[in-house]
Amino acid sequence: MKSASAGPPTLRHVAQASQVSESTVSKIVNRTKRFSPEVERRVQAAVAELGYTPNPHARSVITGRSRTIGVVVADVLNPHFALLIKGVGSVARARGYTVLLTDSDEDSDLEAELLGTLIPRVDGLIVAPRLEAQVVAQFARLKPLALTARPSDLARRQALGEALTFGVDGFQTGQMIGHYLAQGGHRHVSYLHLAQADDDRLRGLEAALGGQGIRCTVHRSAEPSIEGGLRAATAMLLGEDRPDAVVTYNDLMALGVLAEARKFGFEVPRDFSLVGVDDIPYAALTSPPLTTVRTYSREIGVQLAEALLDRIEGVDRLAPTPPTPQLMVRGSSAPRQYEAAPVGRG
Amino acid sequence: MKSASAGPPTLRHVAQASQVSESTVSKIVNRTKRFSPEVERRVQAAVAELGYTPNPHARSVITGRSRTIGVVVADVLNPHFALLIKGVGSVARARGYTVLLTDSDEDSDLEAELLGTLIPRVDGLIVAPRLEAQVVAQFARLKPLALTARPSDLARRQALGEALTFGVDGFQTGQMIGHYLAQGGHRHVSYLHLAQADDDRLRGLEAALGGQGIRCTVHRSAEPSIEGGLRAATAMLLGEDRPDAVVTYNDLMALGVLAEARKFGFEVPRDFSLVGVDDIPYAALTSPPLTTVRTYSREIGVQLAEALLDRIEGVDRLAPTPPTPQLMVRGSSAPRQYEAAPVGRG
DNA sequence: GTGAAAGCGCTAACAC
DNA sequence: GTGTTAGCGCTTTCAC
Repeated sequence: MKSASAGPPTLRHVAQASQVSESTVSKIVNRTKRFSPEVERRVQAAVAELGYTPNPHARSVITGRSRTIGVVVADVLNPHFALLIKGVGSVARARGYTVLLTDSDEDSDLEAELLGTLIPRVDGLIVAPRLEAQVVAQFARLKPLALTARPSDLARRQALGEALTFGVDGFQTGQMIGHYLAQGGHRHVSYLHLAQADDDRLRGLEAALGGQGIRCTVHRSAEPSIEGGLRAATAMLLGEDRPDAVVTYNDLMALGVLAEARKFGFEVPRDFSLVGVDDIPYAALTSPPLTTVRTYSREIGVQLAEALLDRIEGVDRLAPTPPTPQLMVRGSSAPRQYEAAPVGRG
Repeated sequence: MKSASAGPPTLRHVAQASQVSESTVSKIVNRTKRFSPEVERRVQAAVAELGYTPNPHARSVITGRSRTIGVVVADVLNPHFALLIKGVGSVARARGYTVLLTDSDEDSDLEAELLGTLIPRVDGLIVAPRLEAQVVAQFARLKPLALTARPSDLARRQALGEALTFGVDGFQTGQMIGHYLAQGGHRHVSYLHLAQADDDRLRGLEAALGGQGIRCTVHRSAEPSIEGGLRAATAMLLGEDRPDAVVTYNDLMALGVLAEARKFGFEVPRDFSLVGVDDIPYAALTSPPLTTVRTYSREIGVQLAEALLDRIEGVDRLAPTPPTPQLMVRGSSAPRQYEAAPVGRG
């Protein structure tokens, strides 16, 4: 029974209750040293009795570590990030860490602000950055950072300095989509790009299409969301020279395009093929179900967290191989048949 | 320029660099006292020069507060919770707090564990609880708690002890759906209930249907997710005596039911009306778009956070009125016309 | 205005 | 095995 003292019980209270020194209690609580059964019993009893919990802040002041990692994503509402968070969380919990999560709302300035407030509180950070590489690199000098980006381009990777980077290859992702569309006889692809994002996907797509002489029109949006897709759809679909394939930076945008296209009276994939990226859970449930590239969001989160915690704890493990993106062909895309005579189906 | 000392700069370093005492620096940094312009300038300069950031842990040890609030949700992947988180985050940031977020994966034991680890680190907690009221009440005695639940039932509300509770009224939500379906001439409603959840919605639904002599069959699932809906669909739709309306605990489950129903060859709303709860962003994008009840997830997050921070800071503000749930009638539901003669439309 | 001194709750050397 | 001592980085009386 705790007497009418202010605040929660401290080490001192446990020490007094069990008639030992504070350091003894500390060592028992932290299992950092063994004591006689008698003493251990008494201390454990007092801990239970008082409901003692160590003050993690006090501990951090001394050790300089907080057993906390920060996560900064652009939008928790995006299932890609939500899955990443879940991956990070499961690893963190298993290894005894707490997660400090923040949502930058797709705003770079806010992202920088959040990084600033998180850094003094955490042992390391996992970031899906919208900030430029140089700025991120500055933060990477203060605390270990693990980034989801995986720039194919060496210069940019070096700009990130000491930060770990890990993620599905963007160039490869774009390339897969390009090859697939080329093979399907498409002649004009519109890509809905995320304004502040890496150009990896775009370059991969263009590389694959360019060789085949297929046109690629690029549209930009600042919002990698359903709304972004909705808003961009008009420009993409209602201009003259309509594309026969639309590729979007991510699935959310694709869902937006799909909804808006339906409103305009288009039918997918009859009027154009639609391809997203991420394979969020909703992608398989639309009608038609969305063709997309699986980016293994959860796995990326797991591997980022493992790598970050390894670095924090000084464990020298081999860097894991990132998953290979996988094209999920579904109903929203179909081959074009421009010169085929109108012979029924197939 | 910081010399080759270990770790980040501390108050002491700033004090030395600016030739004043530590306490002076502390007071200037915290704006807790004013000094001569000359001294203030010197200190500010040193702070900038060294890149000093206060150590929040050290501060917490003394003040007993961390300017951090914890959030525990069952599943970040559920847009309802993601929106709630966003609401909480925006308020927290505006008021100078950091958010410690965790995902209990719909697991009560894990939820309890997470609460235990968060409590010593935060000034208060926002919880969307799956745990029983009594257990939650225990935690509420340690730190201020704000809960999303809003049990209509007084006994349960009292069981929650000192915790703030705030959310859209479950009974009312169920009732609205019941009235709507009754009015549409439905005769047999199946409700897909979340096993460990409050019965408020169910009771509201039954209250509205019972009066009209409409049958209500209850199915239970432990997963308030797309998968939960997929899995429950078979039992709900393939038994004899098929319902002419399906209501689900939330929209995710409804999406699952919709997808599975399509696979079975059902057509919605021709074969049955489908109604969800939450109005997640995807609800309006399915085909047919989902009829649902808007629960104002983001607003709830905002108001919970405001209320919690008010309590933490001892501000005595009036408790806000929770939003009224709103029925969003869309294409997935339609009136039944059992005895009407086959006279075209309308 | 400014500073000295004490101490928050805890860990880490080092005695014994 | 157990205790003593010092001190992490900071805030907070209370003097001057």
